[in-house]
Amino acid sequence: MKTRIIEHISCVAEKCYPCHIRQFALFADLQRDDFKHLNLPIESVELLAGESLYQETDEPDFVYTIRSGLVKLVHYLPNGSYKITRLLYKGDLVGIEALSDSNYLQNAIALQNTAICRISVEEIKCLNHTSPHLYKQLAMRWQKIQSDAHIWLTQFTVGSSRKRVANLLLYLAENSEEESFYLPSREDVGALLSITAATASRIIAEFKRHDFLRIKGENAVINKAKFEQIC
Amino acid sequence: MKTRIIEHISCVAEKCYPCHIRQFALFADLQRDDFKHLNLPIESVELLAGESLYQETDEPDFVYTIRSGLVKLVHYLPNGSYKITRLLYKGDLVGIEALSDSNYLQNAIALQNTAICRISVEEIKCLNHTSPHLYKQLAMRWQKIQSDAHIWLTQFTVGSSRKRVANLLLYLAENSEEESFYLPSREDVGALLSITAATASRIIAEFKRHDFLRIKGENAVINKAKFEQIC
DNA sequence: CGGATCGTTGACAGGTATCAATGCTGGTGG
DNA sequence: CCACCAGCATTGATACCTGTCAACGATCCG
Repeated sequence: MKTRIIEHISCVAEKCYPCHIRQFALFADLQRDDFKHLNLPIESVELLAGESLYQETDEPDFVYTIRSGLVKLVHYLPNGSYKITRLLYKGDLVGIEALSDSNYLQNAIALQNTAICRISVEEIKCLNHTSPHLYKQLAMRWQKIQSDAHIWLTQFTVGSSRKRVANLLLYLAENSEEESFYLPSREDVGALLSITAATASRIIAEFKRHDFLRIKGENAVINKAKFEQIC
Repeated sequence: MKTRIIEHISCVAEKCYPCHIRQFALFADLQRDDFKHLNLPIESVELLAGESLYQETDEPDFVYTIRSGLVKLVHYLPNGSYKITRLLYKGDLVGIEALSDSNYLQNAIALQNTAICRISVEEIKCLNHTSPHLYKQLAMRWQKIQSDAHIWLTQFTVGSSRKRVANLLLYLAENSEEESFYLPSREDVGALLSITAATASRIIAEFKRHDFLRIKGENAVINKAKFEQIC
């Protein structure tokens, strides 16, 4: 992990409390006073596209809140290929299993340049003792994981490759704040949907030819109506 | 939901505290005193194989702890087929999303005759205020859901049908307390693995012919070594 | 015994993986 | 500035796998 610590947010009350994404983040419900209980610094990390945030084998000492960017959770398979089991967006909490004394279940890798806050697991555990406000947010995070898993299992593993790709594109479009969204590499699309990169490429190319989809560099725009029809 | 209330466990301290599966269950960490805070009755429910515990559309007012038996979580697809997104065993908590004010994500259906404790969501929320012991158990449940989802996505959606069936049989064997385990119908195997019942049947029949697998009624025994080799 | 339900199996068509060749693009160094 | 290269996307040919549809068999139950 080439973690570059950009900034030590040691005076947390000053940095976290007014943070513009705090409303989406783990500390959303904390009051100003709660921040006084924070002892360990929260550290700001920036990853370039392709860089790893943590690996399965790392000590599970931190959880991470995404401030901006996009992260994939990757599981490597015995045959050398890999499966992407989740995508994490702004406000999402990465590595939450570390709070249950579990090892990380997957490898976390940035898909785009990504800004992240690194929070010590010890710190969260302490906060949980002194302040009840965290529990609600944590429960919401767990709930989100369950509901994401539900989407993955019901949208991305069922039906023909064509339908799965269509479902994925709709998901990506709906999770983007802008009209256009980041379109993963064909290999990553394959790893998301349990199909091969060649099949993913064929299907996406077909969508382009039909003009259901327009690609500019790494970004894409879709005709949502057409895709809802396909699904 | 043909819920037959077998027994109202209103004197909870008498029934839950000495329960032989409490160590696996939601109230594992509660002390004798904590039970005094319980107001609403906990109700015992028994389902026959095939009966529904709840549907997606039911009001999410209860969570359920499985005392014995086996439950599937089912998501119905637009084309009339369905997908099984989790299996729940003794000690598992069903419908946990109700605690986050979410609707039930799936339909819960008994695969075998199943004994269940029905617990009011209101009750849990009250307990969470008065006693801190529940949080740890709840966090463990959420963690289990995440780890189950991880298994589903990495073992049951990847690779050839043959490998997926092998992975599923190993999973079923490892989650059984006995040598033999409940083998779902071919249609359910298909719904677990996103394959058709015909394909599931072919593969299971082949395993039988090779004597990797022996079936007696609804139960099966496998040669684990052979299956680990296949996976 | 008859009927319903589920499992098994065959034939075939269609979808997807595999392997490989070609095209495209962005970055690097001369 | 351009040529080259590396990495990725696209596409074709082919074989294999899986879905589909249907027939038949086994089992259970009334």
